[in-house]
Amino acid sequence: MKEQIVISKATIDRLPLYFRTLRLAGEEGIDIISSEELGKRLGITPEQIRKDLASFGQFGKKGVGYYVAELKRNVGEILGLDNNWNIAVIGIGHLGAALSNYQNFTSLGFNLVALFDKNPEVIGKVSSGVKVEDIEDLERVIKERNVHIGIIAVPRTFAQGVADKLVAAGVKGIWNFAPIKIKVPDSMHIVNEDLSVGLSSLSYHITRK
Amino acid sequence: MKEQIVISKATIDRLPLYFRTLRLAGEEGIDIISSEELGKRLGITPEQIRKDLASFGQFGKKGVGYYVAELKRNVGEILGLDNNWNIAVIGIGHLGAALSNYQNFTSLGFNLVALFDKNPEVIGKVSSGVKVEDIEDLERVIKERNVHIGIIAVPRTFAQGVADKLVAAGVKGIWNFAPIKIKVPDSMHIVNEDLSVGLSSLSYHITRK
DNA sequence: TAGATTGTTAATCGATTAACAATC
DNA sequence: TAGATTGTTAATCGATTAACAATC
Repeated sequence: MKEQIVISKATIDRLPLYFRTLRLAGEEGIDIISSEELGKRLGITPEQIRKDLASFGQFGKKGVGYYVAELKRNVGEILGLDNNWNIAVIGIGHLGAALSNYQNFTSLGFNLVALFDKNPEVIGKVSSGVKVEDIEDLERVIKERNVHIGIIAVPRTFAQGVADKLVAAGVKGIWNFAPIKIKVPDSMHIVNEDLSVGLSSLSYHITRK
Repeated sequence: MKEQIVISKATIDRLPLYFRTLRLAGEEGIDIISSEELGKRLGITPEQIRKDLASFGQFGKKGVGYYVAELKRNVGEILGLDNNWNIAVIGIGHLGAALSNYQNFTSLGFNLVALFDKNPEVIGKVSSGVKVEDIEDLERVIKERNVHIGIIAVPRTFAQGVADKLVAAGVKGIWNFAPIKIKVPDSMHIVNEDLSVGLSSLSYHITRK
């Protein structure tokens, strides 16, 4: 019986932080880094970092540390960033426009290939070098441009409808910014980014000071 | 010896979801809701919801359920949303502009009272009814307008400097969108909103399909 | 009363921390 | 070799799930 290794969500959510810190360290000219130093930069214990990394393989050298360039490449591959996923943003309001301009996505290897809106005044405009398409053409354009990830930035009431279209068009994953629980088939991956959670939890903590 | 009850971070992060769902249920005209129904709407088990709520008090009626309006008010108070915190956004680029326009914050009871940027072309412009101030005046304006929460939306390299100024000006909490670990005194509350984590973890999952 | 549903305790599950052998 | 640091196992801690008495 083959052992099924399940990686915890917490571990996966830390990998992007490791990736970014490794990139910064590389830019600083650092060749080798210890879990101690990585931990110091991230506010994470060295034990935690070693455990996280060890669940994917042996990337370090005992008594030495981790080779920055090599570990960065490995973590990038684990995250699948080398797949250069094609992404599309649906809903080019303030948030959608901000997301389509977000430099960090490009620097992580994601390609913005399509934008959609239903407002005629927005359709046809260019943002981040990509022309805004009519949301009516979503399915066709998504297929033509081989979009892997759809980013939902429409108002709450339209989010489920957009998600359904994205699923029908065959995207592999959805990143949802609308404050609503979206229903998708079990096979579809969806990440909910609920901005009001962070602000509310901050409110909770400062209330108790 | 007084028992010190610590509420888990996971519980606190679910409270805003309860709050929103209760508000929506109220708008639908629902007066009483069970943990079963709440759970169905949120994709959370009823047991989890009852446990979360019970850690703050007895809000329900056995055999009946929860009164929507009452529970919503209670959860809002727990989160401190009734404090009507004053918020300010620093860095009015695409993301900062989107955040200052985000309707959900207003509807949660937060007041946008100040915007800051260092670009002379942006200073003086009005966004969401608030004039953009010179970041040089940050400390003075923050104090004058009694800003409780500072939202950092500047590029990574400037984020620590802005955070230091916010701390000096006496804000109670910081909501940070810059992709960097910011150092603040232990007494300061900070929530890091790292947008690339969500997208990267989506990449991880679709890579393994 | 009978049925429904909460609040709470106990059991389980999962994640983090501690410790240390392996080894560069 | 001696010192440093990883990878891994064991111990602890914390969060979720299950079960059920209390009670509306």
